[in-house]
Amino acid sequence: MSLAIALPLEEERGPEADDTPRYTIGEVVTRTGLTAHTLRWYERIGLLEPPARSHSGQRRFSDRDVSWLEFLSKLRLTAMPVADMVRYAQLRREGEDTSAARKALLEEHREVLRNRIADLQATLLVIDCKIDMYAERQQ
Amino acid sequence: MSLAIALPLEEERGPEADDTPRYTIGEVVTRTGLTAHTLRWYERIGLLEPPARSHSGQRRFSDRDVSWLEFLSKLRLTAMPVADMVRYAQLRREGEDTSAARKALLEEHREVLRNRIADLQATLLVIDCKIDMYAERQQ
DNA sequence: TACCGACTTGGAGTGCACTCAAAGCAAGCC
DNA sequence: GGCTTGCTTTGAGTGCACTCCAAGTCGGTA
Repeated sequence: MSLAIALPLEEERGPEADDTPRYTIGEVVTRTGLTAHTLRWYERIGLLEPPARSHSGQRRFSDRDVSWLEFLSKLRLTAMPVADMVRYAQLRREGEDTSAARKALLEEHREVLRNRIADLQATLLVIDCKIDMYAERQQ
Repeated sequence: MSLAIALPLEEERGPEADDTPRYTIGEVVTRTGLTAHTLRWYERIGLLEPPARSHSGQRRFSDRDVSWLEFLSKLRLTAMPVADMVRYAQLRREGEDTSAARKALLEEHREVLRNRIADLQATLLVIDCKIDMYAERQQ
């Protein structure tokens, strides 16, 4: 609300945090690899704050929106459930007070991720071994 | 059909390849972590050869069945599509001639897996970085 | 002025991988 | 015999994450 709160938020966002409405949905599609459908759907479920609109009602996304979407895409790549991402987005909207909760959420996901990497690597070994078996049998 | 074909198959299967019908569906549930529903469904879609039956018509799975299911579970853990696993299972049923195709299928999946591990590790770095950011801000 | 392509909406549809319901059978135990 | 537990079947239902549809508006170019 006050400048005292607004300032740290500004810092948090970093250099990519420009709020100027710039990009059409089509440009964001190109930049993020998400579809226009998915962008609207993300907005509807609260994963994305409703972006600015042009005078004719078309969405105009900012750099801040785009970098948030890029972060979301990375999380999706790790199969984080959309519901968890919504939770994170909600906390983010609620401001500075929730940063401990957000940190906890990320730490939890980091654990999940580390375990999954370990699982994948273990399975990779099994597959390597099967492939070797087939290779030996061939000659 | 002939012994000349049966022998290499026997070798391929290794020590875990006992075909004796042993385990009820409940026991296989405990051993594999899959549900009974899922086991029946796997059978229906051709992922699992129809197992032996008791005199009263109940399924009796062999060690061979169980180790195949354990392998399938590992593949599922890596999010291999069920359709691909069905393809692999089909090739396996068709016998020795398909081992090159099976090898190719596994090699393809290995590539997918390697890429995914790399993606996850990259995202892990991003998350680490975010967590550090929250940590610094807290004190 | 005509046209094209990009954009808008809400609600319905899709594909995947299960997951469950309902109704019934069989075995083991008191 | 009665009860419980575990199994059987087919077909329908679920949850997730999109994905598409229809019908319309808007901006820019020829």
